Amino acid sequence: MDNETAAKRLAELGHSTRLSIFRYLVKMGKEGAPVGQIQASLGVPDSTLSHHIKRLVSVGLIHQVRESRTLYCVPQFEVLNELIEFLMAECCTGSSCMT
Amino acid sequence: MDNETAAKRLAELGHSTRLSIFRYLVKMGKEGAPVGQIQASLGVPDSTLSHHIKRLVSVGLIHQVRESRTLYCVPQFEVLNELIEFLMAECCTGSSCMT
DNA sequence: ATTATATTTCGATAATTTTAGAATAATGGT
DNA sequence: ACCATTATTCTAAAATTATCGAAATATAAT
Repeated sequence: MDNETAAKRLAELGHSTRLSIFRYLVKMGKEGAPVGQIQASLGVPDSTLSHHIKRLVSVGLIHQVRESRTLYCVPQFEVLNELIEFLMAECCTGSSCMT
Repeated sequence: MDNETAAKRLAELGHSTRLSIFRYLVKMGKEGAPVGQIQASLGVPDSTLSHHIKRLVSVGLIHQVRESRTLYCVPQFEVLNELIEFLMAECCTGSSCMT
């Protein structure tokens, strides 16, 4: 993951509503949750919620899978893990920390 | 860490210049680096750099320690770790992932 | 076909963020 | 005191983001 991509992903997580959405999905696990369930859970207006979900999708932090009328939002754990690793990358390699 | 605080911190990391600054400091380890060294390394104009550093300081991701004329920026690893833990908190507790 | 459910798009306003030049401040060496 | 170094503040314009009601779209059940 490059700096630009990581920054975009972090920026999307850096909004309290979007962070709540993402954390809710993390909590729900690998199957994620339908938009409607997130709506009921967080109480965000439909259009606002849709906007934020779209942004999370746009940077790959979640995927969406349709199952008839229900649209599931699925957290991408692998992307999250890569992001976390990126934050710690090369930690202390430029210093004498480790000695 | 609460949702609001975490979102603010992630938002500060969610900017490519600030992310570069922070990662540079992570690389430099627990002693951090002087503002001037960051400037020389990243090539960001003084005023812009100062602005971004101020924001990182404002959310606790880095601290500053003066040593005569030189102002060291020190990454707060503990805050970073708490932030990362927060992102994974309660992972899958609302699902049957683990069974 | 009609109705119900689920979600998105549009649109307009308000608020915040980003950028960097110029001016200012703080520190220490000579 | 003076000068060089280090870093911050001021300022203002440009760009981006947030919000949500209302209208529109898509899908499936009756």
